[in-house]
Amino acid sequence: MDRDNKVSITVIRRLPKYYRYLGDLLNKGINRISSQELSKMTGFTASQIRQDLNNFGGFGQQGYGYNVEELHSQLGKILGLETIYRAVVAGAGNLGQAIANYKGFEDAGFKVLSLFDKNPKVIGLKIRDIEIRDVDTMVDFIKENNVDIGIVTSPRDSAQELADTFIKAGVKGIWNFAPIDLNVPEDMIVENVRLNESLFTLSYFLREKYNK
Amino acid sequence: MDRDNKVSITVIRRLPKYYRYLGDLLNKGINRISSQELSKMTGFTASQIRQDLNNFGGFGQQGYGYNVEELHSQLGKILGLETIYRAVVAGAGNLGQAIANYKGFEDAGFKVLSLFDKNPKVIGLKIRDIEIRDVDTMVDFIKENNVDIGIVTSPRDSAQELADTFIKAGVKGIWNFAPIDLNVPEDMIVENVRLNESLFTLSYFLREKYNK
DNA sequence: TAGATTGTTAATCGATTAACAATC
DNA sequence: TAGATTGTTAATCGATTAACAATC
Repeated sequence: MDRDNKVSITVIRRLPKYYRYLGDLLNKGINRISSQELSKMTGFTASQIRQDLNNFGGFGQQGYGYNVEELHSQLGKILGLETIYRAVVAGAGNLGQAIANYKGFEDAGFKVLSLFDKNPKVIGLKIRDIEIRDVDTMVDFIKENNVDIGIVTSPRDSAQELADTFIKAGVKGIWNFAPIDLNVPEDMIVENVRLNESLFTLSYFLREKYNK
Repeated sequence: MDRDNKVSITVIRRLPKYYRYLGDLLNKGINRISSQELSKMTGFTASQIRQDLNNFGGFGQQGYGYNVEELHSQLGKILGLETIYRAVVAGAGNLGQAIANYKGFEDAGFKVLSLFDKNPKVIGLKIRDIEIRDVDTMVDFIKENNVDIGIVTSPRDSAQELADTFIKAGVKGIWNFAPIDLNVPEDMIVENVRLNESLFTLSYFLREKYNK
């Protein structure tokens, strides 16, 4: 079990998939699942699933399997989905606006309080009911509103500067969409979304298959 | 070397990062780099970098290192960035529009020809100069325009149906943003962007650090 | 040539899979 | 109880790192 030993990142990144499939089962009214059945659904081996879950505790029952509702709820806790995190978006371009509207936020317990931009043309506009504010007011806003998360959707050139601002203002983590490795203090939590790398990977496999 | 043996996906996913840093060096006018220097920049070990590159050929020179321009260009070829791929976006919501406007496309050699939606309110509108068309016309459009790539930015519920349509129309690959495991023929190339899983992972580390 | 750095083999490490005793 | 399936240890596999001969 060893609840306190670091769980490997490869395990962590499988948890959301378990959580998603358990949610589906819950919606279907299924309340019991075995590692073998989960294996068929997720494509991971039953052995790996049992290993993964046992990093966090023994959620199953010999001879029975796992209770869907229980396991779903436990994974939700482990993933921190019960806590509400307060976020702001730096960069109110297309991506920033899409992110601000992103429905998946609620499921993960995130709440976008504001967008920030330096372009006077968009400052003052609202995305749904989220206001776009002047980036110069961002530090104060973050401090006054206890913002936990900064989201970087700016172009590459301004990403580091925005991250610095976030850090100065005291955020706990950064969700970064800019194609750059942000320079941050060691203990800062950064999660990157690498759209360009994903696209390059797609391109690699296309070339491999079709343009030998 | 073994240019024909399958290169592991973990290696492939590091290539874009090499490519990016080499591009930076190129812009700075630096024309020589050692695996050790690349290691400092990327955070991968020098040994790993040499191993990775040698999956595709011996690009370096003993005692010298790598020629930046040469290596950059070789990686570009390996990643298929020289080929122009024609893409369409299914789902003209915020994310679809953001994707259609995404500058990174050009770098990866992708061109978005059209967006498709079923909502009559958006059909006919243009994002920059890319028209939003009725999703019912998508198959014909793909066939007539030799579209290579379908991009799924729809909500989860319609994602599988759109993927099926893409496949029927004959695309070579799918870039999927919907939080679902698409059911596709074995040889179909699918690259997923899992925004929700990324967010869950961020949430996990926040909880781990702050809400023990 | 001497120094530097690759390409590549060998050693290590970590992650996945297999196996099975424990137990519901 | 008998059957099923977990939790967990052991075996295997693959990926990373170390080492060094080759060579520019």
